[in-house]
Amino acid sequence: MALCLGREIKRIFELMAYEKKIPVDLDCPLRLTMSLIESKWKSCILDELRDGRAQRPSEIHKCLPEAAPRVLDIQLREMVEDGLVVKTIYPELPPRSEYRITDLGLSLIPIIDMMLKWGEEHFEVFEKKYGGRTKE
Amino acid sequence: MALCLGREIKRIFELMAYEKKIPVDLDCPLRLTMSLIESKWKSCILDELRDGRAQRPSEIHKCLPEAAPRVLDIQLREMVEDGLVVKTIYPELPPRSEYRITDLGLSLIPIIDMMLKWGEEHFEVFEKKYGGRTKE
DNA sequence: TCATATACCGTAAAATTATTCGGTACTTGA
DNA sequence: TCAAGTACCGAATAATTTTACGGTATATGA
Repeated sequence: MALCLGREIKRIFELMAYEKKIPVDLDCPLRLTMSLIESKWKSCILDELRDGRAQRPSEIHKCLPEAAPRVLDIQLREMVEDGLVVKTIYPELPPRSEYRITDLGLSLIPIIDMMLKWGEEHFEVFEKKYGGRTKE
Repeated sequence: MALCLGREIKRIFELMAYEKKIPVDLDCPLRLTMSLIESKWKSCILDELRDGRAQRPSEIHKCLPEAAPRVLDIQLREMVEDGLVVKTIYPELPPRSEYRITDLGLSLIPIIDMMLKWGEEHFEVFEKKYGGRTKE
């Protein structure tokens, strides 16, 4: 019982620390922007939502099948906190919710576009360079 | 003795896997570009070397004092492998080496610039939003 | 009735990334 | 002689991120 209580207290402190932690990097403007999108799937999520259409979690997952649903869930929650997307929850059963890109999120799309274009232009070079290697 | 050998063999296999592993993400153009610069300090290193001047590791570290020299060392080596920078080693004592941005690295600068600009434009919003929180 | 789908969450493990520390070898300046 | 600087590397640890798995609750269609 005492041990469980200790674990609970530890957990509460972790939660408090988590709540208080700065989720972005305010050290410099470049790091700020990077820290908002550098997680593996965030740039892809922004690209998915770019047309302004609200999408359900399962739709987003269908477009990014390589990402585990739990990861998308977590990264979408962070993006909501950062103000890049908004979430609408419909009190229905079975449950339904939707994510829509915000103006702040849209303002990142030109950057996403440039990265997309750069990647397309240099894809063959890197495929030739690293294509022979195993993925993992 | 047998245990040590086992560990050595494991290490060799790890090294072989490491050598063969694709260091970038070829799943999609966006992920490719991101994977080249998403490590914490790579975008800052590119920004540091943008003027085309060759810089010594210690100079780069002076400009990015928050990054541990070992980390810069590793990330610079990866950037050399990816072709974003080149390294020149002078066979002198005490040792001297220099890193210079390549044309491929320079082609990423417009993206870095947009992120820099975006970060400057939205800095106050995020500082107001998260400024009250502790950093760690 | 049973599988499927929906969104979500907790836990734990795996994988990756970042950091610290100590050591090499040599020079220069105090 | 001793500290400091120079570049670099190995090893271990810390921190973070990503993933897998199982469970909640309810509806639908076979």
